[in-house]
Amino acid sequence: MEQSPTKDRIIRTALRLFESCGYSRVSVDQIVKESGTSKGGFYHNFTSKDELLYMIHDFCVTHALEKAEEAIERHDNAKEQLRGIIRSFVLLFDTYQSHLAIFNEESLHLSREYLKKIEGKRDRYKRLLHQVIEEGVKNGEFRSNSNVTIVTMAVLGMINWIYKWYRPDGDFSLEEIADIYTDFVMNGLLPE
Amino acid sequence: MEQSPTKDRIIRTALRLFESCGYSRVSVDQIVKESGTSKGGFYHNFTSKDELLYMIHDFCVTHALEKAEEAIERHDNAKEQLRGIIRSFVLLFDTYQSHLAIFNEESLHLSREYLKKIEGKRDRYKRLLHQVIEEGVKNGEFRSNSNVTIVTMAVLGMINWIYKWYRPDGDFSLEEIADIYTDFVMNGLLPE
DNA sequence: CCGATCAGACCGACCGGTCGGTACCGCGTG
DNA sequence: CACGCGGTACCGACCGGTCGGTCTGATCGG
Repeated sequence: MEQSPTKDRIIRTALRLFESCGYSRVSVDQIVKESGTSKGGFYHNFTSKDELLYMIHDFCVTHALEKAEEAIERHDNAKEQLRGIIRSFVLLFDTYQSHLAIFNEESLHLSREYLKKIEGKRDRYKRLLHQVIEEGVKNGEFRSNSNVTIVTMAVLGMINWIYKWYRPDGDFSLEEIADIYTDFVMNGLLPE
Repeated sequence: MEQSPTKDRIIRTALRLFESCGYSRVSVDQIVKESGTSKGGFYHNFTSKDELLYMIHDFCVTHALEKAEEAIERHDNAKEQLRGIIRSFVLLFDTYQSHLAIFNEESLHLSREYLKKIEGKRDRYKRLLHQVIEEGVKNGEFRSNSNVTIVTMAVLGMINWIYKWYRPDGDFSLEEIADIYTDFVMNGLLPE
């Protein structure tokens, strides 16, 4: 991520503004003013406001993908792989909560070409999770009557949703949330 | 919902447009043109574009709340109450998928006063679900080491997320999804 | 004829993006 | 060292167009 300091400042400012007001409510003028640069400075570093949005999207989905692939490689059974994916995804909110909030709320504003790239990576992530769960069901690690497709979406949903309610200064750390989520996904609510 | 036909047409058109382009990318002119009315007609029925957005939000959260309260009243044990809440929430996507998509993506664009009303109802919904799970843990229907707060958010997340991927003409009906979700929430992935 | 409903021209604010210009830095040359 | 030169980073006035909202009337049922 070794970028010019101005570019970095613009991105950080934009993250904050987009997260609290929404992409389309924040003008380039506002980003420029609050990041201490100028229109010229902005368009020197980005070809358009859209490209800035794309870069924010790309940061976090790329990172998430890498972490998930790592988790799969590091373990050789579905249970541990799934635990690793959940854990790495949840921990992503430590550094990327703003990114993820924007990722989940502003994807409609990406232009077609940008959207295609992002969706490609998101689908790869989805497929990864699907494969792990599927493998677990096949080899008996997971219950055989689990519906892989829907459970995959359920897990994705419960984690993606975290950006809506997690606060770094709240009652639960991301480590704790990851543990509780894993336990919930594995065991459900009913007692033995 | 007994409204003037014009108002109804405007809302239906707006739902479609907001869902596919995002609130702030759709102009009043566009809504007006596609719903076959005029600026005058629009501003006769709504005080502002914001109010239209608020009404869309209010429709679905009010409905969801009613259904959840019904489910709780109809059953006397936490397990059935939870099943009822999940089921009624999932089935909401049948008539309110557009509403829910907008509800989840465009809440940042609500003005402060509208936002407060909506958040009040959303919090009530959250508290309802929390109470049911809490009760189940207390009376032994659910595992005692379930973390109620986080599990509540997990369940909310996995259901709210449905608007991102559910398609009425897809492989799964909402009834099936509700059943799979309930089973997943109750039993998790691991076999006995 | 009165109020409800709607038509559409119009307004002023705002917004993304452009463009001509400036400041500065490293480098080769005399 | 002085000087000029090319290139990079940045500045900010400005432009064309869009948007939410207003206003003056027209239409019509009762």
